[in-house]
Amino acid sequence: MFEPGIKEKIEKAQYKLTQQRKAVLEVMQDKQGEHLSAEEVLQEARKKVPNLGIATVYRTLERLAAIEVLYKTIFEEGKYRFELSDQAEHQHHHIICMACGKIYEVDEAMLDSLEKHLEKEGFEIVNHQLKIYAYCPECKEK
Amino acid sequence: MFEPGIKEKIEKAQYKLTQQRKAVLEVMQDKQGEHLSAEEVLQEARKKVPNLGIATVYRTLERLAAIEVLYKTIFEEGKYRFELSDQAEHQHHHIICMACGKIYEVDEAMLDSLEKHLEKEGFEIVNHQLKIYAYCPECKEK
DNA sequence: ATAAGTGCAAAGAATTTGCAGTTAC
DNA sequence: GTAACTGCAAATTCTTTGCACTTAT
Repeated sequence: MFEPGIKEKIEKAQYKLTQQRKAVLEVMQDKQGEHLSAEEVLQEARKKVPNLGIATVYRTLERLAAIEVLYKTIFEEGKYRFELSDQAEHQHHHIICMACGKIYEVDEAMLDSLEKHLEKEGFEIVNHQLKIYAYCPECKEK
Repeated sequence: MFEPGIKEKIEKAQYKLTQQRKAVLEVMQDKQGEHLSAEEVLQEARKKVPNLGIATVYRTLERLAAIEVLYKTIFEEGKYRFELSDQAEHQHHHIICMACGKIYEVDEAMLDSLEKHLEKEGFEIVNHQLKIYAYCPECKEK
């Protein structure tokens, strides 16, 4: 029913597997590879649980991201988006088409000669932005 | 008064150089290298124009970003931040400390052996995220 | 002179929270 | 049985907009 690892993470975290959470998880699995906003998840999940509330969706997504079942991120449009995180160590490199908004995943190994590679594949790179989450030298000491 | 290029960009765009815009620009120059939210700009700029309104700050930041005097971005905290963009071709690589939230700039040339370099400098990298803005092959054709 | 810009307050959009009722374990 | 979860509506936070007044050119 759920992909390997998911049920274990939920049990370990002692989350109750409610109808609502099942619906959200199923949506995230069905839409694997897509980056969904809370509103988009709500629309899909309501097909299974019609009177599902948006607050529940937000709470569920937040909780699932906390145990790394989902990955939460934000793009320049200004709202949070979620995707199923298939591997714990999944690094997130996104290519956002400036025309259609489609989001492509970039493989970690490609990072080095990335732009050349992508241009060979037909992308026209306009800009890129790297965000590194780390502890800075001062904070690391403490 | 203003850094080279700024006044030219404003004249070219035919923006009026009002007291409010001057104040915002001065703040951005004084805080060069920092990433300021609209609210933070307001607080600083009110030292010069006490009854400055937040709407004017938003409008000013938006307009200055449109002509690339400022660079607008968003971090995981979920609100927009602005910085003075010193070069047109400035690529933005940010290191965000997970403890103190301080934002460091990463030099473009460092991208390749980036992590090793940073770890040598004392950062502890937790995760990183690359966002590439581009036209995808399908959209490029049109 | 006049088109553009401003401040205020109201409206919008995304997200969070309080609370009484419901459900998984 | 009970602690956790839910839906609803109200509250928050960030940002945008309408409008009458003001200002830079």
